[in-house]
Amino acid sequence: MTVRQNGVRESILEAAKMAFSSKSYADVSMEDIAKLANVKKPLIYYYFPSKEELFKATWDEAFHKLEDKVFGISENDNKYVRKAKAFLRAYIDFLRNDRQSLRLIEREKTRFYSETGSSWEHIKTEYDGFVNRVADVLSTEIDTNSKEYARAITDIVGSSALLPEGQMSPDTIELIIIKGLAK
Amino acid sequence: MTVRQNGVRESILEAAKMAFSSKSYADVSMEDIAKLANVKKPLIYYYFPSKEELFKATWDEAFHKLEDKVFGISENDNKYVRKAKAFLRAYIDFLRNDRQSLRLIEREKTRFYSETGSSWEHIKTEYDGFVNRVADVLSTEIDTNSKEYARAITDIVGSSALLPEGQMSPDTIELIIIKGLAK
DNA sequence: TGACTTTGACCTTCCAGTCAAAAAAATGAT
DNA sequence: ATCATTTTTTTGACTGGAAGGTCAAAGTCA
Repeated sequence: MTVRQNGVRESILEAAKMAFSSKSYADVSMEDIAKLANVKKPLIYYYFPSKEELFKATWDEAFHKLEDKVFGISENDNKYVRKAKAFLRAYIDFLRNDRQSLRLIEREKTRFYSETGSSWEHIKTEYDGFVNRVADVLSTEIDTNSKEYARAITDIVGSSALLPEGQMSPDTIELIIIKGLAK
Repeated sequence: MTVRQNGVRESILEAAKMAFSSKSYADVSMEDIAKLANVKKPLIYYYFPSKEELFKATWDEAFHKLEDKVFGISENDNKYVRKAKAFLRAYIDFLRNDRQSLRLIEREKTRFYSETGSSWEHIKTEYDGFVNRVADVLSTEIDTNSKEYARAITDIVGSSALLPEGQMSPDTIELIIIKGLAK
């Protein structure tokens, strides 16, 4: 029965995302991922050349989804506070719907920053680019050093992803952040 | 030469703290720690029964320093905002002076929350206790669910510890947080 | 001499990654 | 359609290395 002509690759990515978002990179074994994906380990190597590359692919997917969501804010939202709020709402909305992705991003971003070797440059550049774009959005009317401010905001909101599910509601987070920006 | 009659145990703890604050638990090997402490690996096992116990000892030390600092706030500081501000200043002060400890705490707290087995209960209980005490401090005049609020605050401030040094100044963080509480 | 401290050599387990061979799909000739 | 052939997908069995942990012997100090 041709139930699915089935993206095996996709189900591996899905399993990897699940694994990497609940444990850290080193704590996840290829065996774990294989089990989650209902697949034998060597098959993973058929689709991805290494654990590192699988991780990057996983991270990339999660990250691009986040970017799309956050920068989907309409450009004619010009007032600073409104922009910031819209940005945060998008972020929080993402958190609400894809907590797994955000968790993965937040957990691992500090790791690859300490990673050396040009193979990680791409991912670092991408993350920096994200922060810079946030800075652009916020810099319209803000006086403070907007780059630092942008990082602060992404980190503040991002930190919520690390909380165990159910310990703090997205609403509470939203309340706190928005309050912080409303001045 | 008896240069130091030297707490070997202490220098191992010191090395462990350095290692665990720059890499995650699984990424740090006993060999790494041994090298940092200028000691051979088996000696570590003379002072600590296992990697896990060494980690816990390290974490405990970092954590207790943080607690001491944060709860050193004078009790007769009664007004909510002043209390909160004092609390945050203590936290930030700690961050400024012992970024390593805070980084370790922030990096690993999510890990041991997913750890099972009663051997981790102690450390979980301790961290929960910390959050509860923060809640107590804040609950004097605040209406919101103070437990959640406390966790939010510790997480918001804590997230700053994960930033690579020099990317965002403690002052910037302070500004943002205080602004968030000043309402 | 005897207690404490330190170490080299070794064991075991776990895990990323390989490989050759089996299983399934696709292709194509009759 | 049917079966042989080739290509793609999947797996069992294995390897090499890294890392946690052990232990008996060596060094140190009283």
